[in-house]
Amino acid sequence: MDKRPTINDVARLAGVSKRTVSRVINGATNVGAATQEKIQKIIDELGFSPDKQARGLAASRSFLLGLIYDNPDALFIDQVQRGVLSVCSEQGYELVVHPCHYTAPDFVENCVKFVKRSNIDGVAILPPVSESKELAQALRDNKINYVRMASVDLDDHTNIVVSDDRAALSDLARYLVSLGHRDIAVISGPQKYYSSIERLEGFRDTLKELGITLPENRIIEGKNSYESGISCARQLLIQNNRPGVIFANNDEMAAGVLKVAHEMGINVPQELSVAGFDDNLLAARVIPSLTTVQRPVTAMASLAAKKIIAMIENRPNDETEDYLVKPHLIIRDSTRKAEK
Amino acid sequence: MDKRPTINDVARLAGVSKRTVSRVINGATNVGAATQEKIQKIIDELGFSPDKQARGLAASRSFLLGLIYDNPDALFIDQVQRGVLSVCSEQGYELVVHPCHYTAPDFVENCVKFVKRSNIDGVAILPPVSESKELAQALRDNKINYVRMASVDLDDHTNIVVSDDRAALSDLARYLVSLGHRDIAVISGPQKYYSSIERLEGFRDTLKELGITLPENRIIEGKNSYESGISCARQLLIQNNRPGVIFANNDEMAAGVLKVAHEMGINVPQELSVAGFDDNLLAARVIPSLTTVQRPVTAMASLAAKKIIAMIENRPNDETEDYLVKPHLIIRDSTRKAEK
DNA sequence: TTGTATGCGTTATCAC
DNA sequence: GTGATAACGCATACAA
Repeated sequence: MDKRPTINDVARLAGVSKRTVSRVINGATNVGAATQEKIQKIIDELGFSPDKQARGLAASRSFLLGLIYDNPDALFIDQVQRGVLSVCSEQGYELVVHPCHYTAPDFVENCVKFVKRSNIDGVAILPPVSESKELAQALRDNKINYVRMASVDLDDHTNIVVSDDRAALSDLARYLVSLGHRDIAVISGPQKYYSSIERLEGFRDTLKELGITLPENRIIEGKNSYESGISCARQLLIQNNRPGVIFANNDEMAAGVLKVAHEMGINVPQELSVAGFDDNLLAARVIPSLTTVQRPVTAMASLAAKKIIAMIENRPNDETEDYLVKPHLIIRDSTRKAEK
Repeated sequence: MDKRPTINDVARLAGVSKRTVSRVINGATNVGAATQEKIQKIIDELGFSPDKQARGLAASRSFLLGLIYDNPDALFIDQVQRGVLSVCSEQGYELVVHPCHYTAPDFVENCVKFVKRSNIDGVAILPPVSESKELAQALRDNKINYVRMASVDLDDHTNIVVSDDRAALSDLARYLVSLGHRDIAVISGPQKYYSSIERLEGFRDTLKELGITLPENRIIEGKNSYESGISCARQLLIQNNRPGVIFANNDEMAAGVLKVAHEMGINVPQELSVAGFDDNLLAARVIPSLTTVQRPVTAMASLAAKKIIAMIENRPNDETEDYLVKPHLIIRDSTRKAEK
């Protein structure tokens, strides 16, 4: 690498002390307008930018943000990364990624070490890892700035961005009922996740409001994987009086439902409506394309980034009040009016 | 953050100078075995690890690796990230991501700045950005360590990992012909990409070896997107004598072909075989599941990481000779013996 | 409004 | 084989 200009070069050329240059760099208020301008000009000419390492060493900051996740949905991860970067890069931060294993025994320690070894200034945590109470506690204990992205309001609002899955599922329920459907089944997500519970309850409660009860045998707990979607769908569709609609907790499982329906010669959506969640890459591509729910991922991610940076620079929590985003229904070809 | 132990703490407790501790940390050879052991013990007890910022400032290194990409395939990106991390994290490096816009006028400068502003030690570049001659040149000019991941051997072998798409496509061609197919069509990728050219040529040349020529009207240039796959498929399938096989340059476009075939009532694979490339998330999920080509992404990524780290630590290029990986054919349900 | 001096935690240059 | 000591580039008490 070529030698970059340092703050000393700027100071020398400007005929001031580096302390003053430092003030300009950090947007100080108490610098004479003339001096200010002179220094800025030289900074521009030299193309000077402060060295992050040195800066960090002196101010004990790294200008690094971390992203912690253990999520099978690559599309979601990618969108979040871009969303976070869109705000953090223009603020001078970089993004360091850290996939982890939620189930590993040392996962909490692993994440804390990740932050410490690089002096990461703050982390964003994706679901489902974001649901870990232990991780959040460990981060607090270590005074590490963090923001969780989740489906439930399980932390202080400065530390979380919540996707209102419950409301979205309520919308979906209303939509399906409006199509005339009464016999509805669900392939839920693992009930150890809050997100799965939220979605199931949002769906079930709204149905109940509309006078429809979801019998227990119409609810099967899946594992959010394609394979799991397949086996759950088999259980639901092998019955004599099969349901008219299946809602699956995510698009992966919904794709599994489509697969099974195809195998069994059940026509979707004529004979069976199917809905998913995520608006995965799959959703628009499968045949028939999936009715699903889309989270405003980019909005969530940039909001999370803003919150983290606000914490780091402990600014007045301006927009920090903002924490709730609402997913919206996307209607495609896999749902249709009930027959008869 | 809590105060972490420093090298001074270790030195004091061990009753040696920090210079000696530094030697131990960096695996120096010229330290007495007893001293060595004593210091190591204290390091372990304290849970000491050297501060990356300070270390970087002194040694002008950051222990940061960069990942540069502009790729619509999130799954590929995710796999690469995990592959790179699997080797770099255990060597004490972190991964900083940098999505960019290949087509933006300042994209080269943008990438160089990215590296410089954080003193990134080296970067891995994903396709198709990796094909940029200008970027590679700029990195060399700035003495930045880099490794490209590509489908063509377009750089020194220390600076590239090549996926032998040509060979893989040759395999695919042989396979299709072995099924009895003679009337074959291609939706190629944009011919401005080497990867697209390699795949098309690998496919076409092998067909020619087998005595089959691919007429020009059986080749349509797509844009690698789902929508583009749809419009190209329409052009190919609307003809009276439609082909028996369509190979699409990637799975996205192949999914588009499936969509069109479905719309037109053409049965896949009974009436039309379809093959893609990537082994995308889609490939196994669509109906029928896609015959495709899988790149050994994790292997490519970790090899790339090893090469970069070797360059950074300018070690003898042990495994640096290694640069070629071969994708392999995955046969699923979208291809079948030709009817006649 | 501006400058001086010191420290951040590590590596590197010498000398011993 | 080991140890003072000076960088590295910047931020920040503390003065002026």
